[in-house]
Amino acid sequence: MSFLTALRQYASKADPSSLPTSVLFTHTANSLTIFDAFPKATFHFLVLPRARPPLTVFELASLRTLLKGDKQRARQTIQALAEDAKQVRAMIEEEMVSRYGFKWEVWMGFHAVPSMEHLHLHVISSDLCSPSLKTKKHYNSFHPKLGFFLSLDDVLSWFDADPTFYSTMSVLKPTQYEPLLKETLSCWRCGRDFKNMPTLKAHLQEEWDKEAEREKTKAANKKRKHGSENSADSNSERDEHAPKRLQTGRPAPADSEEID
DNA sequence: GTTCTAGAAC
DNA sequence: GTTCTAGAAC
Repeated sequence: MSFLTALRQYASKADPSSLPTSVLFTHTANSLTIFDAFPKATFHFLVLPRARPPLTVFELASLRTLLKGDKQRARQTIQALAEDAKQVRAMIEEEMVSRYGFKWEVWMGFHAVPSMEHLHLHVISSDLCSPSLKTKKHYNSFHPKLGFFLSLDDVLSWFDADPTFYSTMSVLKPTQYEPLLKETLSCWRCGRDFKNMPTLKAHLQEEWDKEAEREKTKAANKKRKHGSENSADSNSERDEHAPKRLQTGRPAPADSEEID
């Protein structure tokens, strides 16, 4: 199966539960959520609107095609995606707490210029620490301040803005956004610039480690203040048992080939 | 989207 | 000499 149409195939399934468990995370009447095949952070999912009447695969091809069509239908489609994405985010946060002892930001948004067909909302943890995050393009496509990653809330706000603003933003012209992917690598947290990916990745890991330290200390202090000292050491590794399948290290594909 | 690899950067 | 990027092929 070609990567170009894989998402569309998933979204067109009458019964999403027939998809391999290595692909499908959850589904609702309106959406299905899949594991990103090449997660760019510890947690990374794609929420796809299902192609069900009156929605067609054509208008769901991308954010651009959806916004070009009927405005109210576009708004409802994205609002429905948002509802389901919030549920996914809640599950991620539960897993963050149970597995890491604290929770951190989860971003929800669209790439201004997608590389796969069929609208997909990224739900991704802000650590951006992952072996699959390899190139400048990968990193810049999720940088929350660069402009290529369009946050869900921003996109929803377009519907309530001046109609001319909505029209302008809806164009989503590739030539306007693609140059952003080539911009200098800079840390989204501290703004520091980096010459190459290996040094940026080492820095992102350090930033996340620092955040983990801060958050765990905060949690420990809160516990002390409230006088309950009985719980387990929050710094301990708790890796062993069955990483819940929600985690990025998802189960091996059940059948031979992974579908991209 | 990824993989592969030539040649740029160090 | 090694590391890293970026363009072609898929």
